[in-house]
Amino acid sequence: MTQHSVPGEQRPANEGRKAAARNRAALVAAARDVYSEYGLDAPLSAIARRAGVGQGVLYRHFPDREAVASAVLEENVRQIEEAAAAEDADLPRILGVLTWHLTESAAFIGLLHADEADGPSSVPPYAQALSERVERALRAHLPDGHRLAAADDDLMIAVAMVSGAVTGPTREQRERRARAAWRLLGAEVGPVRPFAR
Amino acid sequence: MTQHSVPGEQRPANEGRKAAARNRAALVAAARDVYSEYGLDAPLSAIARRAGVGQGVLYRHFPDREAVASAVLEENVRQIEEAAAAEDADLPRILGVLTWHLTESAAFIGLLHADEADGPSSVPPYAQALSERVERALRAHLPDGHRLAAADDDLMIAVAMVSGAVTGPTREQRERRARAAWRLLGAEVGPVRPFAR
Amino acid sequence: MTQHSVPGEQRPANEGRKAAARNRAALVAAARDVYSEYGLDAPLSAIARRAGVGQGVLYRHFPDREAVASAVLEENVRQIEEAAAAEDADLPRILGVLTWHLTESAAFIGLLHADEADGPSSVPPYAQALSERVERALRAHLPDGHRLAAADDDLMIAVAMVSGAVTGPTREQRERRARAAWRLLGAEVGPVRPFAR
Amino acid sequence: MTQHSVPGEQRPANEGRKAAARNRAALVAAARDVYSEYGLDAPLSAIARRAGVGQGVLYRHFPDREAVASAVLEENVRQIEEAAAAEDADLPRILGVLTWHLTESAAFIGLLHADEADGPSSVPPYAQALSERVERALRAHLPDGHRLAAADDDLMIAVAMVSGAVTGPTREQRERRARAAWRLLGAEVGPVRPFAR
DNA sequence: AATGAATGAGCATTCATTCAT
DNA sequence: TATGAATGAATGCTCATTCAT
Repeated sequence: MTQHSVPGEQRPANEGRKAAARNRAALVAAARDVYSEYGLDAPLSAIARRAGVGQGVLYRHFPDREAVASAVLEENVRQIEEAAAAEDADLPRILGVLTWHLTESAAFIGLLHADEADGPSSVPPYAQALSERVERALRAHLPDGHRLAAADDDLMIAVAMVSGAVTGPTREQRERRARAAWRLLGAEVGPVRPFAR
Repeated sequence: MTQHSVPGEQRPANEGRKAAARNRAALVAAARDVYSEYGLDAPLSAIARRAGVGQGVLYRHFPDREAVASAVLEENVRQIEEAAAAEDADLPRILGVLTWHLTESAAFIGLLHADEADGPSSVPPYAQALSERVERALRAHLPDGHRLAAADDDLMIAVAMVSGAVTGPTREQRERRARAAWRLLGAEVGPVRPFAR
Repeated sequence: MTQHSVPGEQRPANEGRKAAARNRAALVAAARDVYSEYGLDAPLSAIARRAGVGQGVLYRHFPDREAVASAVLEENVRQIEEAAAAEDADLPRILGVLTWHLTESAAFIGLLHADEADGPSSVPPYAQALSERVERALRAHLPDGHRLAAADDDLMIAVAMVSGAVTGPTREQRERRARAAWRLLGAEVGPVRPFAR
Repeated sequence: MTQHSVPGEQRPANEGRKAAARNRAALVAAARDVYSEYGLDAPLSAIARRAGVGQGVLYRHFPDREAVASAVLEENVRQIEEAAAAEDADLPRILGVLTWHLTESAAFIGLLHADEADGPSSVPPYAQALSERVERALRAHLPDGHRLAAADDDLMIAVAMVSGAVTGPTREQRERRARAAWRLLGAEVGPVRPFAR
């Protein structure tokens, strides 16, 4: 039994290959939105719909569910790396950017305690890699005697801890709780905001 | 065509009142197992199957998915309350029990950052109530000058933070990370174990 | 994102567990029909629809596509075995029954050159098993000096050959071609008809 | 927002008339490969990819799935015709070439019992035509008293029969079975190989 | 009170076909 | 003329929930 498409039917415009890059971006943006509304388990179809594209487009750009999440997180992680690479970078400033993304992006929170709730399905590899990039960015600016430099794991455990504290319906509340968390850890946090070069 | 009952058919005995309580307990135990194997999204049918009962029984006892999770958590929370009510209760000991449940039960972790990952679907009411019971149990033993007594929220934010740190495939690793988290918070933790009266 | 069903909606009658056996039979019958209309690749959903049941029912009774085909073929093969077990069984009579099923059931034809068209995906195991049952039934009545007893494979190669010849839009034509095929093989065929007890 | 062509973009050269023929040939070759790997239901996109061309090119050359198969078969049939037209042509030699194609090409096997498995969707017209060309080629060399000359249909029924017997994962096994089939039909077969002028 | 079959909506995924570039 | 992205229907499969027995 084959697939058909009724030839007479109207078919929405094919915007040609220029749309490709636009669509990819739209998908990532849509995914970000949808994730923050429905969580990381959101249906892929919802993402495609929100992006205003067919489902096939999503699959063309991202082979699987992880690739979508990965693309979304990639942007967050990159900002943190950029913050770390900035002229005036110091740990508080970078933590500010990190915290911004924690308060902003459900997906990014998920990255840090990477879906441990979903069964002992050891963290997916893409999350591992992204997480390591975050760690490198932070560690490069971690002063030697810093509280979070005591044990090897401490830094990323602290980040996970803060991400655990970031709950609540509004961004404001999430930021407040994140700040409280860093305070409890004795770490200074700069302004909580996205990194703009 | 008249439908008469086929005499040969096996029909499981109706074991009456007693069975009801036994079944409920079996379901809760099964849910705990299944949650820790498959995460909180495990199919309800898997829980019923593991409990050795029909799906209808699950629905008789629990109106919905949340009620099942809630029942599982209820037991965890009760142990913490019991630990707090014990003769020799003090904060470290209670934190030890709390931490035990954090390392043991995926559902319980979920309780604290109550599915925040699943969208800002403001914490479900049952989680709210359970969370407050945990808070009361801890606060009753929180010395006045304690680090975590500074701001009102600090106590439960700290708990959320620790729960955020509890990741990893083995219970041992989860416990190690939980201990590291409490250490970073400057809080003393007693032996990590379930409460046995 | 969860599954819902709008509670107010009408829901078709649940006919209870008596329907189970009826449904299984309906599915097998529907599968037989659908296979002969659309071939072995027919959508499972078409089979469920034709049987008048939900798709879930199909999956309850048959774990996968092969199980459905296997169930359909099972009946054909059983008839052949019964024909072989009959009082007055002899090779021509059994070949008659075999031929009946070849002319009747697209699925059964598929069994013999088991989807070889679908890539060198060596015959699925269920087909193997069923095919062997056919072989045993025939061989039990194969006289020693018979043309098809020369080499070991000859018998089943002959069956495959006949199945290759069975083409055409009407059963009559298929039967005519099958008879011609057996004639070319020098094998005698009894009346072409289903086996009735 | 005006859309101008991005200068940096690579744009595959339009190679004009010559490329067209080359592409068509590449597509047919690719289709042959892909068919033998995945069967006749292989995705058209796989064929285009294997041929190293865009999907549009495939559609330019072949209006539909059948046209592709038909083109592949066309080559097989032509070889048989050429074998029949050869100086030293005789039935065994031609059957050898025919058998070669039967053992080599899933598509070609499909031709003879032309997708009968896919429902009594009476053989597609293109298959009909190709099949008749095969018949003519054979019949031209069928001696008058030959076994397969008895009834009008016998010749092509025999071919269908052999094609039914051609199963198995390796070409060697398929050839062995084909030879056994011809032997059972009492027909002599020459060397099984492609026709090279 | 328990069983477990049935329902059917929902989501993932594939692929034929069109069409802007 | 070629490319390859986009479309979206079709299909497989899963599971929450209901309900006859």
